[in-house]
Amino acid sequence: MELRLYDTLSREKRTFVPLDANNVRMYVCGPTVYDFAHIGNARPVIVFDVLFRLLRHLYGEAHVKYVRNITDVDDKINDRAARDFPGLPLNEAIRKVTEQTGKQFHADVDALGALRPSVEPRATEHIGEMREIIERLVAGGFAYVAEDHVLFSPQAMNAANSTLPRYGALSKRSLDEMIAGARVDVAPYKRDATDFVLWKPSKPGEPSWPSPAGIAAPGRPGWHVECSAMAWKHLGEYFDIHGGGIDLVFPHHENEVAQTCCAFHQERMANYWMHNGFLQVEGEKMSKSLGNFVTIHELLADWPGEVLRLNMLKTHYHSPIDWTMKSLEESARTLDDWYRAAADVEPGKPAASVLEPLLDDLNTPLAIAALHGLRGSDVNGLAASLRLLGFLSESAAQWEGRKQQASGVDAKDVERLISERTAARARKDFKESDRIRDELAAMGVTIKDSKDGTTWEIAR
RNA sequence: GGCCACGUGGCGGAGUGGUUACGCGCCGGUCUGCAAAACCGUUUACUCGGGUUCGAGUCCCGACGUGGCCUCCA
Repeated sequence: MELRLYDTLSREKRTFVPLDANNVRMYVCGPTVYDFAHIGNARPVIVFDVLFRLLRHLYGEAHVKYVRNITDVDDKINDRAARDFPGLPLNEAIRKVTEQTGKQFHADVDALGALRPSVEPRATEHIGEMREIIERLVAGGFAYVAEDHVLFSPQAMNAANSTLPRYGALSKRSLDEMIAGARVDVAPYKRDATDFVLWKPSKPGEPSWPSPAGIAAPGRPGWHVECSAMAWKHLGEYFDIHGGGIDLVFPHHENEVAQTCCAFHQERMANYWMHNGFLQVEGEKMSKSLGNFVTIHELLADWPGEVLRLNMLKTHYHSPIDWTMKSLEESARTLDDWYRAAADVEPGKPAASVLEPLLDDLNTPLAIAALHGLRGSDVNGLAASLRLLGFLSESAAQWEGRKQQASGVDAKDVERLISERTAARARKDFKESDRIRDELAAMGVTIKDSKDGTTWEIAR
């Protein structure tokens, strides 16, 4: 069985061959910790968690290294800190914001059934690596100092006439197009409009570190170099898979490639570039101004994390997804059924019918179709396959109990009403038994009569 | 304006040249005092217009629609 992955750089599905099968390496861009993560942020977390699990299944748990960074130095964090903790010194306020938000992020993604990555590096703990990359780039003639900034020059990279990749290869843009399409005013200290920042001076009170490249004033890193540095530290100069949202292809990933390849004289940074598609909410772009900004935290108040997870995986990771209530309800019903059927059975082996679509560029919708097939034929295989995909973390009773708890229904009341109804039915007082059934329905309780008696559950 | 994706039945959503996707819903059946739940069965599609081909949802061209990105940062 071989794994095939779609690679954004070559624009084709290719057989995955690890550089070292004993150490399969994947990097995914993680959150900037300044606010609650929204449901769009959950998509890469879930998609690459499935890939992580699949790689562990194929190569062994000890042989896969997954790195997802936490960006904890950023203007948005500074703004947030100043707003939320106006009485505190900025650096202290920033620490509060990043600690609080990072903690919340972990709570959210744990609930989504995502395994913790092997390493979760923080940008602020890798300033030394960033400085080193910047020094190398300046020494190599790929970057220059201007007004206490360090800027990377894509023009210099493309003029280097070596084995380096062409700047723009990943996002399929030429430098000419970028210049023509630029809508933003170009800072005066840039030599070319396409140059981007590696290091910039900090404003008074902002987080700052000693600057590289002989700059006297303290400064802080640009965003792109953070990921190059963290990937380098934990995965090396060249590794297997780099993932993230499709919005990151340009400029973020294009710039990462440029920095890493020029700093280490590599032809490539990662062998496979994977990007998940965007997410809309109820047919509209998610934005704070439209008022449809949905956080993972809010959704988790109404739905188990696994429902969000299933709902996300119903669509192929590369396609756009429209996040709707209706779809969530459907996902919840499906999981209810799977929990009843498979949560308490002895897991067998993950079914080939599920693995094969996953191996074909993570075709989770087709894998889910196969799960429906197993539901009727092989519940042990269903149980194992669902676990492989990160489901069934609870027992059937816990799953049902969670619904009861959320509904606020007292099981004792329900049991009492059911026995009253059973008595009414026994004396053929159907008017009374139907009244009780209606009363239970109004409480959100569904009655299930069978030859062995009456059971009940919370309706979705 | 430039570059790049996507457009399948009531809904979600696979499928890249010739066979049933699958799930939800609807409808029908079994069961039931009647229902519900459960189980069984049925139904509907490929944005539009050209082209290639014996044959296209699947390849090519164009149009329309939706979305992403366009460099100090999601």
